[in-house]
Amino acid sequence: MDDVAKAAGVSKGAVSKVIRNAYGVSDAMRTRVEAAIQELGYRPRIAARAMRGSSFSIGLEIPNLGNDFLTQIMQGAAARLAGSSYQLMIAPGIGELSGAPVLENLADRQVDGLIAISPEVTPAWLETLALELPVVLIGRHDDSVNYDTVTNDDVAGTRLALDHLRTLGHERIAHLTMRMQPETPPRTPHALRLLTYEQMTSDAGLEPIIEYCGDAPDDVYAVARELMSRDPSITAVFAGHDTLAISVLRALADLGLSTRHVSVVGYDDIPVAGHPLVSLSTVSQFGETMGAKAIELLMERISGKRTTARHYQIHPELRVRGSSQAAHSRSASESRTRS
Amino acid sequence: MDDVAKAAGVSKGAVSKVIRNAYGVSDAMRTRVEAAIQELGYRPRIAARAMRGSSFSIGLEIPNLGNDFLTQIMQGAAARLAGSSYQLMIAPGIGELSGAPVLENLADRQVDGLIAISPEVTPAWLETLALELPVVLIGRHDDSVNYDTVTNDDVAGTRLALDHLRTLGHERIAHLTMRMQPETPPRTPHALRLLTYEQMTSDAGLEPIIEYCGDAPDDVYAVARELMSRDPSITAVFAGHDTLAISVLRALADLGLSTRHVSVVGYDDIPVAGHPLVSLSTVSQFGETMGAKAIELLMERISGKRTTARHYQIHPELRVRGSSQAAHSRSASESRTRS
DNA sequence: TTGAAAGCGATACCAG
DNA sequence: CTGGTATCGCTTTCAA
Repeated sequence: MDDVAKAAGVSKGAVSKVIRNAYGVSDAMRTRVEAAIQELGYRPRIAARAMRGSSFSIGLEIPNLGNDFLTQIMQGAAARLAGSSYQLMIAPGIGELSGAPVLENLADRQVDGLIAISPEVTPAWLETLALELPVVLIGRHDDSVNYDTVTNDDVAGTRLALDHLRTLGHERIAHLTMRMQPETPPRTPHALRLLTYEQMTSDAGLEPIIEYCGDAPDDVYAVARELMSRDPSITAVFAGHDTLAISVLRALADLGLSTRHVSVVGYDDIPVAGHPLVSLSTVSQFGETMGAKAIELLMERISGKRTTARHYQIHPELRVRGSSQAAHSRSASESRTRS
Repeated sequence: MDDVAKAAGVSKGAVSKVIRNAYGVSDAMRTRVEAAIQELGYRPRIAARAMRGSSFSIGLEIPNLGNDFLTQIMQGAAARLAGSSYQLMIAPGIGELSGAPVLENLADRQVDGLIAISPEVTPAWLETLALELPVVLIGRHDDSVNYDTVTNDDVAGTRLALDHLRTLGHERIAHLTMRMQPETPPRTPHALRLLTYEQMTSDAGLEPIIEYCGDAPDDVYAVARELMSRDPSITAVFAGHDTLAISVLRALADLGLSTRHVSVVGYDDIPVAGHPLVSLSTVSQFGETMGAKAIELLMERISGKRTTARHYQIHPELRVRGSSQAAHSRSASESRTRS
C-alpha cells in the first residue's frame, strides 16, 4: 500500500479511502490512485483490514458435507452473495468435531457474520456468540434475542406429509428419524417432526411406530431394512428427511419390494427426489431460499440496519410423486418377487 | 493477550511462545500461562496472527456446490484435516464468477495453502500464484513446476468404461460430455476422456457420436433427451460424469425406455450411483482419496518438507452395475411403452 | 529463560 | 479535501 501511495504521490490514508470508496476524496486523486493500483496490481490484505475493520468474509458452518439439503442451503447463500464484496467461507464439521468448535474457528477468523446450521449448539452459547458478531441460525426454532433464525414450519410440513398418507388410506404409518437428544420444548426440525407425528397418530387413534437411526448411511440402511422386514403390516413410512427416505427405498428394493407395497414420504425435496427412477414424494422446504434469506438477514445486521432479532419462517409445500400410493394391505398383496 | 500476560505475570512474548509451543519456555511458565488462558477464555485472533505468521486456514476452491463428486473431494479433504489445527475454508464459485477470482479471494485472506479444482484457470496463472503460497490443483494433468497436482488416470478410466461396453457387444456408443474450450494438449479430465473416446472408436472402426451439453441441469436433460430420441441406433452412452449419466437415465425413463434398451456408463461413482433404483455402472476415481491426498501434498509444502512439484495419479476402477447390459438392437426390441 | 520493543498492513482520527 | 500518526493483536528479533 505504501508503494501505491508513493506511486500516486499521495498518503496511505488517501489510498485507503479510495479502496473503501469512503467519503472525502477528490476525483483527481481517485483516478491517480486507481491507476497506481492497476499498475502495481495491488491487492489489499484482508488480514490487515480485519484488524481494524472488516474481513469481508461471511462464515457458513455446516455439520455435514454429504447432505444434499445442506448443499441447497449453501447454494442459496452463495448465489445471494454473488457480486457483493463478501466471500462465503464454508467451514464443515467433521464427524464429532462439529458445531461450537467450528463456529469458534470462524469467529476467530474475524468473519463479519456467521450462519450456523448445527442443531446441537445450545441457544445460550449462541446468544453469547451473537454478542460479538451477527449470527443467523438456520433450522432451529429458537426464541432468540441476539441472533436471527431462518426456519421452515416443521409442524405444517409434517401435517402435509401425514395428511397426504392418511388420504391415501394408510393407517400403519411408521416414522423413521434420527437419534437425538431429548429437549423441552422441542425446537430442532427433527424433534418437531417427531412430536407432530406423535400428536397426529394419537389424534387419529393410530399406533405410533417410531424408529431411530444414526448418521452413518450404513446404519440408516440397516435400521430401515430391519423395520421393513420386521413388520409387514406397515404400509407407509414418513422419513425425517429425504436421505433417510432414499435409504428406505433402497431397503425396499433390496427386499424385493417397491413403493406399491410401502409408500414413502420424505422431507426436503433434494434434487434426486425428482428423478423419475426415484420419484420420491416429499415436503419441500426450499433450501435455497433459506440460504438466501439467511444472507439477507445477516447483511441487514452487518450494515447496521437492524439490531433486533428476526425469526423468518418458510411455508413448506408437499410434492406428490410416485413413492406415495394408495394403501394396500402389504401382507396380502405383496409378491416377494422382483419386478 | 495483554490481559493474559498480566494475569500470568509474564510478557506478551512469553504468552505467544506458549501458544505456539515454541522453543524456550520453562514448565513453570507454561503452566501459569495456560492457567491464565483457561481462566480468561482467551482465544488468539487469527487475523493478527496472519499478519506475522500463518492463518491456520487452508482454502479449497470449488467451481460448483451442486456436484456430488466435488462433494466427495471436500469430504476427503475435510476428514484428512480433522484434528489438525487448520480449518478448511471452502470457497464456492457462483455461476460465471469462478476460478481465478475465487482463488484470489482466498489468497487475499492469507490462507496457508490452497486447493484449486476449477479446470479453466490457466497453468501460467497458477504457476504465478504458487510462487506466493503452496497450491495443489485437483483434476487437471498439468506438468506444473510450482504447484502439485492430484489427478486420476482419465485415459485408463475411459478405456475401462468403453472396453466394458464393447465386451457387452455395443457398437453404437455415444459420448455425452460438457462443452469445453479446445486445448492442446488436452489436460482437463473431460478433454482427456473425449480424446480417448475418439481414439478408441477410431481404433475400433466405430463411428464417433459426440454430444455436448452445458452446465445447467435442464440443458443436460434436453441434450440427453434429444440424443436418445433422435438416433434409435444408439445402444449405449458413455457420459462424461455421473450427473450427466443420471440425466440420461432420466431422459430414458421419460421416453419410456430403460437401460435394457440403452446402456449407460458414467464416471465418478457418486453415492447415488450405487442406489438400487439407479444402479449406474461407472468408473470410480475415489474422490475422497483425491481430497485427502491434496491435503497431504499441501501439508508437506506448508511444513517445508518438500519444495519440488509432485503429480499424484489415482488408478480408477470400473464399477459394474445394472445400467450396462448386453447390447440389443434398440429399434427391434424397444416397446415404446412405459413398463 | 524471559522481557522489551519493533514491526506486519491496513484503518481512523485529527489537524492542517 | 488531504496527510500524518496512533492503533489493532500478534510474532519476532535482540538484550538482559
